[in-house]
Amino acid sequence: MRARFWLLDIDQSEGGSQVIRLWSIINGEPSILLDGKFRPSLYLLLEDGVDPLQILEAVQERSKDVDVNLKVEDSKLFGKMVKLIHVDCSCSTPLQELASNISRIKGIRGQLLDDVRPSMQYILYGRCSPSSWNEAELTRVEDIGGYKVYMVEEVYGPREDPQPPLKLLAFDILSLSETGSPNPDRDPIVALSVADGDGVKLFEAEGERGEALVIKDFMEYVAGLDPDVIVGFNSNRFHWNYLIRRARRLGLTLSVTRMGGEPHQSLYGHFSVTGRANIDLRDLAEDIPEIKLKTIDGLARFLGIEAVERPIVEAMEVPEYWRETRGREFLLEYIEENARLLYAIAGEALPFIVQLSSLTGMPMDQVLAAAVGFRVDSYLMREALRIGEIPPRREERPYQPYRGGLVLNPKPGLHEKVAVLDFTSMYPNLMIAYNISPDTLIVGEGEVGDEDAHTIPGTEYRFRKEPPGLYKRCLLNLLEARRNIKERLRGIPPGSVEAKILKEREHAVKVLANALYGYAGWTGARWYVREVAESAAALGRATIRRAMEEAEKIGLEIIYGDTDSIFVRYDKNKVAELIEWVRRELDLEIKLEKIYSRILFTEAKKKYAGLLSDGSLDMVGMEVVRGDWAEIARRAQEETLKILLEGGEVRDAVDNVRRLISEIRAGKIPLREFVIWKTLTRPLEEYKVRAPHVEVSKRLKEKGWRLEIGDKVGYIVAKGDGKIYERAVYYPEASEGDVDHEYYVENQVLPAVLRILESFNVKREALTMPKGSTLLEF
DNA sequence: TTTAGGCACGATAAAATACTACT
DNA sequence: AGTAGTATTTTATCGTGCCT
Repeated sequence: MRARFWLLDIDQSEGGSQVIRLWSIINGEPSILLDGKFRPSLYLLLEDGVDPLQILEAVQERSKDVDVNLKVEDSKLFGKMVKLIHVDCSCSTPLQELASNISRIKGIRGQLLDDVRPSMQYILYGRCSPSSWNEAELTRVEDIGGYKVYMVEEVYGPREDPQPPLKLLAFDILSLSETGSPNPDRDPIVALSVADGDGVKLFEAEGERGEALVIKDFMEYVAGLDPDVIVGFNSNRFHWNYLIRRARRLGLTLSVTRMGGEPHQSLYGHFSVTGRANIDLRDLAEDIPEIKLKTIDGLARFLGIEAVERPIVEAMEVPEYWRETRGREFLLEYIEENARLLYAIAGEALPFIVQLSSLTGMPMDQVLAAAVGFRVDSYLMREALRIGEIPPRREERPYQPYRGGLVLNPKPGLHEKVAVLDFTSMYPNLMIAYNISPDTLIVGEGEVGDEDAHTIPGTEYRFRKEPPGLYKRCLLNLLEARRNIKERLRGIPPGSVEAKILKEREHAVKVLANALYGYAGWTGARWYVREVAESAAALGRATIRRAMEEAEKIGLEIIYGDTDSIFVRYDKNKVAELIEWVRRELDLEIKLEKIYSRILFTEAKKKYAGLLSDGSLDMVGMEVVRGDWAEIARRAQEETLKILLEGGEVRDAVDNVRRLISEIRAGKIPLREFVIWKTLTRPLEEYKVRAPHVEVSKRLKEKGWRLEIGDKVGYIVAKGDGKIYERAVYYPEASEGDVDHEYYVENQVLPAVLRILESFNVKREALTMPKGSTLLEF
C-alpha cells in the first residue's frame, strides 16, 4: 500500500540484522515502519595519485566474509575533487570492524561518514525527513506491542503538510532530601505530577510502599495515554536518571518507552524514550537569551502563558516546607502547576521544534538538546550531499582568533532625534555576494585568475566566483524559503493555524541562517575554515566604513555604530539618500530601524539608553539589563534614566537616588533586592581566583549540595571584614540583618547611577552627603 | 558536546611603591 | 643611612554577561 507517514523518531534495532525503525504516525495512529534494506556506509579517502583499483582490491581481500559492496567514486571535499571508495554493508557492526581493519592500508588517507550513525545516514541520504510527512510503499506485517507494523518497500521523500495532532504528556517529580541535593541512592520520590489534555494529576507517596506505587502509577499512566511526546524541565539532566535509579532500587524497571523498556542515554546528553519524542524544555529556555532565569515560570512568561506569580523554591528550602502541612501542600501544588505549565509551554513551542527538526534533519527529541553548531552541521550535511560535496569528519583543531566587527566610540552625552540604521542580514548577504564558503576559498597561488575570483579587502583571501559554494547555496535556499513563507502568509488569515506554523518555520529558517557565520568560525564545525569567518568579518568592517564615509559626505552626523548599525542625527531626506546609496553602490539593504527622540551615551561602547517616540525606554548594555547586578542597583539606574530621558531635572534624579540610599541605610529594602546572581561556568576546581559565587558554591558543596555548570548562584554581601568572597552568603541562608548596606550603596547603587549622572556633572558626594530639606525626613 | 568577536567593569591577585621601625 | 617588614597604591588578570 502507498501511505503517508509522519516521522516522529528514528533508530536502528540493535544486534542481528540491521533494521531502521521509523516511529511514525499513520492515519492518526502510532505505527512502526521497518526498513531492512538500508545499507549503512562509509567512504575511504584515498591519497593523491594512488590507483583506486589497487586499494579496492586490498580492501576486498580483507572483507571476504563480510557482505560489502565497494565502489570507486569521485566527490568533492572542501570543493576539491577527491577519489573515494564507497563501502556499504547490510549491517553497521561488521562495517565498523572492517573500517578499523583497513585503516592501515597504504594509500588510504582517512575515512568519512564513519562517524554518522545508520539512522542519521538514512535521513542524510534523503530517504525521509523527520517531523515531516513522507510517502512510502508499505506492506503490513504482524503487530508489535499493540502497534501496527509495516515493512518499507520504497520511500518517496517528504511532503509539506501540517503536522498531525501529537499526544503530549508533561511531568515533574518531587524528591525529598533532608540535607544536600537529592540523591537517587538515598532519597525517595515523594510525589509525581503529570499533565495532558485532560488536565493535571498528582501521584503522591503514602507510607512505606508509597514510592513504588507512584512509579507504577506513572508507568501505567504513560502506557494508558501512550503519548507521542513527553516533556519535562531539566529531565535530561535530572528526572530520567532519578526515576530510572529509584525504580531499580525498588526492583522495578521504568517501563515508559513504546518498546516497554527504560529510557536510555543518547546523543547530546539527552535521554531517548524509544518510539516517543522526549523533550527537555530547559533546552528551549537555554536557547532564548531574553530569559534570564531559566525556570519553568520564566519560559512560560516569555511565551505569554498565564501563570500565577510564585516564589522561587531553592532545593535547600524544600525540607523546611515539607515539615509543615501548609508547606507540603504548597510543594505539591507547585509540581502540579509545573506539569500544567510544561504542558501549555509544549503546546506553544512544539510547532517551532517541529520546524527546526524538519529543517535540520535532526529528530525532534535531539534537535533541542543539540547545540547550535550541531544543528548547522546536520543541515549542511544534507545540503552538501545534494551537491556532491562529501561531509568532512569532525576533528580537533587549534583555535586561532581573528578580528571581528567594528565598534565606534560613541559621542557621549544626551542627543535629540537619533536614527538607527541597520544592515539587514549583513554577514549572510556578504557571504552570498562574495561567494564566501569553505569550498570556494582559493588555496594555491595563481590557480585561479583574478577575474574569476573575489578578493576580500583588507585580507589576502580570494574566493572563486563560480560555482556557488555550499554556504551560498544554503543561504540562498534559506532566503528563498523565507520569501516563500512570507508570500504564502499574505494569502491566509493571520491568526490561522497554518499562519502560525509558517511563522514558526520562518523563525527556524532565520535562526539557522544567522548561525552560519558563527558556525564558520567555530573550530568544532565540520566545515570550519577560519578564513571564511575572517573574510565575512573583514567585509563587514569595510562595508560599514564605506557607509559611514558616505553618510558624512551627505552631511549626516554619526553618533555611534556597532558592526552593522549606524546611529545618525536624524534628517529624513539625508537618511533616505543614504539608504538609496547603500542599495545602489553596495547592493545591500540598510533599514531605518528606529528613531530615538532622545538618547544618552556615556564614554562606553555597547551601552546606551534611548527614548522612542511611543514613550518606551530602550536600555541597552546598561547595568539595568544585566542579571549580575543586584536588583536595587538596577532599579536605581532605571529610575535615574527614566527621569532624565523623560525630560526631568537632574535635581529630581539626584533626590531620587538620595532617597533610595536613605531607604537602604534604614533597612527598608527587602533582602530579595540585594541578591546578586552569577552563573557557574566551569567545575569549581577550575577557577583561578576566589570569586564570591564560587566560594559560596564550594561551601554549599561541602554540605552536600550538587552544583552543576550553568547553575545560577544567588548570594548577598554580608557585614563584616575581609574580602567580598569571605562575606558572600547564599541568599536562602541569609537574613535581612546580615546585609552590608554600605557595600550596596558604594559598590552597586552608586557606580550604576554615577555612570549616568556623571555626564550631567553630578559628583559622588552630591549623592552620599545628606543635604537639602527633602532628605531630612529620612 | 562550545556558532563568532568586541566590550565594560567589579573582584582578586600580583607587582610596584610608600611607609615604618629598627639597627 | 641602610634595611627588613608592612601598608598602600597601581596594574594585570579573571570572570561574567552583555551587544551585534
